[in-house]
Amino acid sequence: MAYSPDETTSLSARSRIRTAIEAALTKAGIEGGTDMVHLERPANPENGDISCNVALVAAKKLRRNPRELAGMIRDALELEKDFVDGVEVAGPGFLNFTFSREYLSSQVATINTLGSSYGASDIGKDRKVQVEYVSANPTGPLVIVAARAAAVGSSLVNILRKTGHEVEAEYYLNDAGSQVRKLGLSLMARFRQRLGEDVEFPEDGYPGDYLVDIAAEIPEETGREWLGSGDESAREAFGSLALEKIIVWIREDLEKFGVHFDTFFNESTLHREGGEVAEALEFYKNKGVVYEKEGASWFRSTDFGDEKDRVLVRSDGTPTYFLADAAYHLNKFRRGYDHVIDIFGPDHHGHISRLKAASVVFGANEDWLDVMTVQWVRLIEDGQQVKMSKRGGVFETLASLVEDVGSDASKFFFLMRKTNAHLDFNLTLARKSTDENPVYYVQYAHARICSVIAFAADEGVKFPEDLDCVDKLVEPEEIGLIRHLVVFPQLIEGAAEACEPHRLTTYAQELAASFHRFYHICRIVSNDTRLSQARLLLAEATRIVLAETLNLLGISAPERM
RNA sequence: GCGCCCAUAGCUCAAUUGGAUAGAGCGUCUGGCUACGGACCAGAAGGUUGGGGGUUCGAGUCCUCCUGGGCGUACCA
Repeated sequence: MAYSPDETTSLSARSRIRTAIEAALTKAGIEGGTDMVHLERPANPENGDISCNVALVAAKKLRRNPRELAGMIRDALELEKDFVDGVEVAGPGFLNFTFSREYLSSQVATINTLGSSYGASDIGKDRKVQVEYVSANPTGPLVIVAARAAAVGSSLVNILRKTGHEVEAEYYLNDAGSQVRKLGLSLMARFRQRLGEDVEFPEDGYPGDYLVDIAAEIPEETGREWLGSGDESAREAFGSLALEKIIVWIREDLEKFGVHFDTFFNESTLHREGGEVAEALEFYKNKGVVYEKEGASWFRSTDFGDEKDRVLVRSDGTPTYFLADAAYHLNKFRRGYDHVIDIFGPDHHGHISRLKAASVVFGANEDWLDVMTVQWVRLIEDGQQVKMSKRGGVFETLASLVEDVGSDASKFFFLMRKTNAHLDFNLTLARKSTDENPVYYVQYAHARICSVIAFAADEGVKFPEDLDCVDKLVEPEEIGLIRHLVVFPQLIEGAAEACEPHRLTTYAQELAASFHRFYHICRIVSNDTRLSQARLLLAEATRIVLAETLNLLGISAPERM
């Protein structure tokens, strides 16, 4: 075998091809710079494993014939023979590289050697990144959009870690401000109703039943004591109790969903004496981006592309949500992240430009802060939209969804679509544990492999010490499957760079399909020991990649179903 | 009104950041198990990528206008 497993990931294959093309450009005297070189995987396998359009790009720049340039580059290329089978000039001037069968089969050995670290890279080396997501207001249980954000955010965190980033997952808890006030008033009303008093529920309060439940748990004596302590003090007491209870729910629900945060950041800490709220305001004033109008302090965010200026401090002296948020990002900035990714709900996309403006003022680069928006989810049951109304207190929660369809199916469905597009969540389909459900299709492939490996062991076929038997893998279904496996590292990099975890669900389905095809045509355990061992290694390599893909999505890879 | 997002097969979604013949699943139709999990596999039908212009070797992807939906447009969060 020409390649030892350690140095033959498909990434290094790509980088070697890249290097060779760059050298060939120089050798052939083609100018235009090496940043013209982009490698991609052709959609059609007939066009090889890796394709490069550099001749087309150069042709435009140099006003020359692309196919002619492609020919020149090909002639100047120096690549090891056993690595790629050949280089073809195709179509309008693509250079198509096809991996040799030896190279492909050697990758099966590589994957077996690397195990779950296959696909890992260091493109995020020395990059400290924060991902802030969910961050739903603690005024009630987490709802469906928050569940989607949780699925997306946690998967993104996994992917970034896989690519070598140092990542911190954070939840911003808005435990201060007017909503907590409303929450306190709402709970207070519920408690008084429980005592039989005929009180009107606050018009802008939180009407959900959960506050009735919390009110029911308050010892009557305690509650009466609070009510007797004066309006303001009572509101605070009820408010902080509600907050405390709800935050516990939120944390429990997220845990049950299998979503973990490194940090829960309390907004209230920003408002403390000497906190970032006061500091940020001072900072902005010194920068000259604040002005006074009608008794309030305004941030000149229009200078930074926002559509209008924003209030920082109201005329009654209280800071706005925006000032707190700006202060929060000042805090993040000081923590030294190279990159901060905020995942916002659909109702917050208006904040993006002003928050970016706020960040730039305290010295962040334009691209320091990235804001992704997670769009709405519609729940569809039997073809009908499930009606939800937070205001009316009727809504599907993350907890009830997990209870209903399970966290694996929920996450998979949330991660099937691009995050900034609306999503129709088919509850009826997600509930099914049949072949119609894509989650089961993928998990089934994993379970099937585990079962075959166990069967093989019973039949006396074990994993070989010497991995050279992989050169027995020559059937089209075998090669097709390997081609899918080899793409994995590049897929992960792409998903990390584009912040698009949904690419993995598509991949998982394709890989599972490719395995099932192979399994159907190629008998794994047979009389031919070496062939059996080779196919066992291929099955195991597939299992490794499937398990890792599911793992990055936050979904379990069951050995039995 | 203005700003941002979305529109792709009957339905739900992809499409490698501008690439080659736009792909999967579900649904519909046809076929396939005496051996490793049939929760599977093979095949068929299904498209003017919402519409019109433009940019170039090349557009679902970029620019522009239009249509239809969502969100935002607070001294709420």
